Amino acid sequence: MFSVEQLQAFVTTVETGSFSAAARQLGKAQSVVSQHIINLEIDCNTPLFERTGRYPTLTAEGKTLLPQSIALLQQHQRFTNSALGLHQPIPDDITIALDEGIPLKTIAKAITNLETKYPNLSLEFLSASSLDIIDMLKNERAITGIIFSELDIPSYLDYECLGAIKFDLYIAKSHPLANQVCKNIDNLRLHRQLLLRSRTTQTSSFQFKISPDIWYSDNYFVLLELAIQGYGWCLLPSHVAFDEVNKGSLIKLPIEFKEMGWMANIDVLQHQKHSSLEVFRDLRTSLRNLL
Amino acid sequence: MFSVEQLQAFVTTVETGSFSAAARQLGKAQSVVSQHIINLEIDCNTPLFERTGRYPTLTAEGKTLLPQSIALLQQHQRFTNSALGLHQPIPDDITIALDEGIPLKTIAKAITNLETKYPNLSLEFLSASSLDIIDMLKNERAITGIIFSELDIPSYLDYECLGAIKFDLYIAKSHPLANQVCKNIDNLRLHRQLLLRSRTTQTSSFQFKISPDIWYSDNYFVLLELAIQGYGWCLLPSHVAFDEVNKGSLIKLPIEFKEMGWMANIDVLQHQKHSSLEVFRDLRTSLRNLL
DNA sequence: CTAAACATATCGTTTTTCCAGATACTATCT
DNA sequence: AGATAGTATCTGGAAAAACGATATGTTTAG
Repeated sequence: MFSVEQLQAFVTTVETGSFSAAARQLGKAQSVVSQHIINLEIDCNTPLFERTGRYPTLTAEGKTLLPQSIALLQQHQRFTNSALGLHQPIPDDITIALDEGIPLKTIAKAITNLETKYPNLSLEFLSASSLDIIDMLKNERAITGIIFSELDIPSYLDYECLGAIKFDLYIAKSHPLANQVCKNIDNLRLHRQLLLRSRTTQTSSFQFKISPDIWYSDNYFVLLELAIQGYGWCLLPSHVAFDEVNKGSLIKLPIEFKEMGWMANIDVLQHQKHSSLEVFRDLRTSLRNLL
Repeated sequence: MFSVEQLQAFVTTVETGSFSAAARQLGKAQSVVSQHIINLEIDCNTPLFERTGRYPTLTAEGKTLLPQSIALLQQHQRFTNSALGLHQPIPDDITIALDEGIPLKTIAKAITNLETKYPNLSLEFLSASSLDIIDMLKNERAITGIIFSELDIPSYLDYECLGAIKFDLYIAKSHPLANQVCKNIDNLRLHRQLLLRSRTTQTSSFQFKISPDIWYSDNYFVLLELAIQGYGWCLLPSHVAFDEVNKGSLIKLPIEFKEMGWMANIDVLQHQKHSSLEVFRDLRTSLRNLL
């Protein structure tokens, strides 16, 4: 029966590159890590590392078992976090961090459902980029985050999908593209694109670069303003553009290549410590019912 | 740091109802289980059981942590099975067990892709009910199973969804229902339904009882025959009814209440021991591409 | 080519943990 | 009240974990 410590030694060794480094990181003696790996190899009845060179390298079997080990350790961490959360006091003020592209109005509706059950609850809303939100959850500046699905979410955060919202192409009325129906994506390449990019220069997975000529901003409303002033075309959540379309300063570009029906998934994020608290389960349920 | 043994003691206690019974099942002394639970409670900083009565009962905290523990143990089992599978020889004959309602023709097509990569592979196909298939996977009579998604699959089996197939209503031409368009489900209630039920009397989750008058069979082709002879209406996979519809002995009943667009998901099942073998990964990929 | 720097495996010793059995105590049923 | 089944605690002995020291191997740089 292999133990959690063995798996930890295994995974840390892969991460750090050597038994010694793993031992340093885990705060144990080098011989301990060495023994753990050897025992794990005995249990699995197969070598996990190739020990020819100076640094151990994974064998094929090791590569197969690595993801399993990581999954097991993550589950372990999850258990620890749940146990930690058991005696957390029920919060009476909750901070929700929202990605800037997410419609606050819709979210706010979900809250009214909560009010009847938790009358003393006080709420705070923060707007930020997805990466900043993950940071806020880490250092507990916020307790719940709502973001567009990003690929790498830290393992101590639980997430669930709430649904999807639609993105459309918007453009100023005066823009040359506004008078034609866009038959294919190549039309778009001929004009400047306005694109979202967070402060850390990491573009979101669903923000495609289409045109070779791109201006960036880290904020949807800046993009909106640039589009209004005719600096280019832009992919925006419909609720962001709604008012300006009504005013007539912006128009939605009809597209014929519908295979890119730009939809973005929205996730709700929560530290595992807080995931099982009833307030948050209720909050997530209301959110899911809305979208 | 809590150990796998502690969690095993915890979960087994919940399953068996007492520390003593858990100890018997795990083949340990009673004091060992008792200590494991106590240590786990110390680690989690909360009591997991109420010890007033004769038998321990879960506290609220225990109820929260139970599913986490089960998940961790299942992941542990999964790891063990993967490790076991590492030195399994690459099989040169593969037995695939199919649910009777699943189109063999389609499945067979997937195999031709494999033949080029594994020319020496010999295949065997068995037809059985979903429950029997799970049994065959357990005692290794079959190595891969393809069934309609059932709710409870044993934890040592890996499963993935391949897709869905459509079910339609079929009926003999001479049957009174055949001359009318079915406006709502109540029409169906007035006539006998022919329904699939496995030998163990457990109906599948997607086999709805609609009519109060039902005849059962454990085999789609018996149902088909009964329907042909006019004994009632029947929900069948379209490929089962196809030939008889062409011959004119059976007709597809048009329905207007489309909200029950009877679709059944199809899963491929595999013992975790074999999941990571390349042949099976390839097999599953081909299957998924077909549906 | 050699020495320095860094890694790993193994050994002996100490410390800790684990396990089983004995025992005392408690709840439940008859 | 007694029989039965269950739990917590204590014990000694066995097992295992951790550590530090050491021998040995690999890589890099002079």
